[in-house]
Amino acid sequence: MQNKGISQAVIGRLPRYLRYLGDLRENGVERVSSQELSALMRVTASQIRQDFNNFGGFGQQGYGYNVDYLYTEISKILGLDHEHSFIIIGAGNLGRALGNYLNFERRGFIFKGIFDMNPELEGIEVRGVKIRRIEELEGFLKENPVEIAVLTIPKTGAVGLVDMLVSNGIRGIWNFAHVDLDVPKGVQVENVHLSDSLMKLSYNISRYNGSKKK
Amino acid sequence: MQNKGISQAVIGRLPRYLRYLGDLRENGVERVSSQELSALMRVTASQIRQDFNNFGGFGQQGYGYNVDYLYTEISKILGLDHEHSFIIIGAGNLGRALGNYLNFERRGFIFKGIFDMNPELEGIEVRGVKIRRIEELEGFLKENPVEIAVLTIPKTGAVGLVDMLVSNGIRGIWNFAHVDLDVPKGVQVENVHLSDSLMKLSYNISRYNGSKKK
DNA sequence: TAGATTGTTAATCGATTAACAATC
DNA sequence: TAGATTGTTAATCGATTAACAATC
Repeated sequence: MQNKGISQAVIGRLPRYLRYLGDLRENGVERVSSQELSALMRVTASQIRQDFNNFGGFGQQGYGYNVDYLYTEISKILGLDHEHSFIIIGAGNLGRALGNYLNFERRGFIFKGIFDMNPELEGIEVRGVKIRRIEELEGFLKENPVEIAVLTIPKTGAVGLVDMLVSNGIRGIWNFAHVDLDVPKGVQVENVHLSDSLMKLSYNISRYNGSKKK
Repeated sequence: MQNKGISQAVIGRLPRYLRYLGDLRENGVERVSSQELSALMRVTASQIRQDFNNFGGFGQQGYGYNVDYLYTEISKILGLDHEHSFIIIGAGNLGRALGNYLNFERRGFIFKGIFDMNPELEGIEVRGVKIRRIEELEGFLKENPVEIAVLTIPKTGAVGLVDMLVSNGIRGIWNFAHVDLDVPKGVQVENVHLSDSLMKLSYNISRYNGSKKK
């Protein structure tokens, strides 16, 4: 599997393919053609074949794709064939909600710790993991290598933490703080800007209620 | 303000412009050129001018853009100049986290109700709003018109609710359920698929740790 | 006026779709 | 073998960037 220069547009579609393939697999479907998947997912069959071919041929002429095999291969591409440790920084509502979300564990994302500035939260358990004080974070990372940091703190705090996280081995930041983070090359940031998403929804509603134009 | 056929790529960038303009405004900056904004935001000045010009000229030759005016105009485009009511369906960790998030209110998104299947949650307050049973939802909507439904329930429940929501006046769905929703034309869906986002991060980390290719 | 910077057209780049030869 | 469907090249479409005339 070589993956030089695959565009993020393609990568962004892989989780959705995985979801549909997982459903098919659960329903006992063994093979699927790009045509069938196209009808199901409402994307062109051409795009499906192009997307898969970025990673080498997963199908077979005259047959289509083996669901189970394709599912496994896409999982591997997405790095879901091995575990990823993560910590959550910010034990507010959102941080605790993410800590409690069991499906991440099912995908191999292992919840290692949760930290907060507020000393009153110390010791409260989130899915079996005790909230620690933010002061302990750096020491914790030195003792326990962690791959991913989930930032669910206000933006002011987030920016100041990045350098420390990176120099203590964090490879990826799942950023819920409403700010653009500056990280060195080789460290990945995936942003989830909820308010941006809500604004897009607001735009689309307003546009439709107003001028009715598509 | 006419907005026929603006691409979602452009719309997706507007909230980020708004954020930077808000910061500039707070710092007392009165005018900004596309060149300055370009350096700040790390997008091309050309893109900035093209984006803004989709909605008519906001700037002035030789001067640039008035920060305050531009901020206001983009707010209007995004529909942030009027209020939007919303309810949350699913009072689990994520639903309650979103209910508690104060910044939405600041943007004009008004929290009207929160519903859950679990009768044990009934009456618990989330930011002053009592959790209601899902059975009350339809009646509630008939009494209280609501624009946006936030779906923070498992996917099985989500699909079955959509028709009822739409026929009771819901105009937009902010969908956190991990499923693609089918809605009639004129109803907007904005998906937040957290696990998809996490998989993208996983891909980018794995790619980098592995073959090192950019 | 001269300088600055937009608005806008033209050029480029990348992503999507169509077409079809290869092959199971 | 004949039929089906991929892998892949070519065509199209859309989005981004560059260039520059218009104008404040």
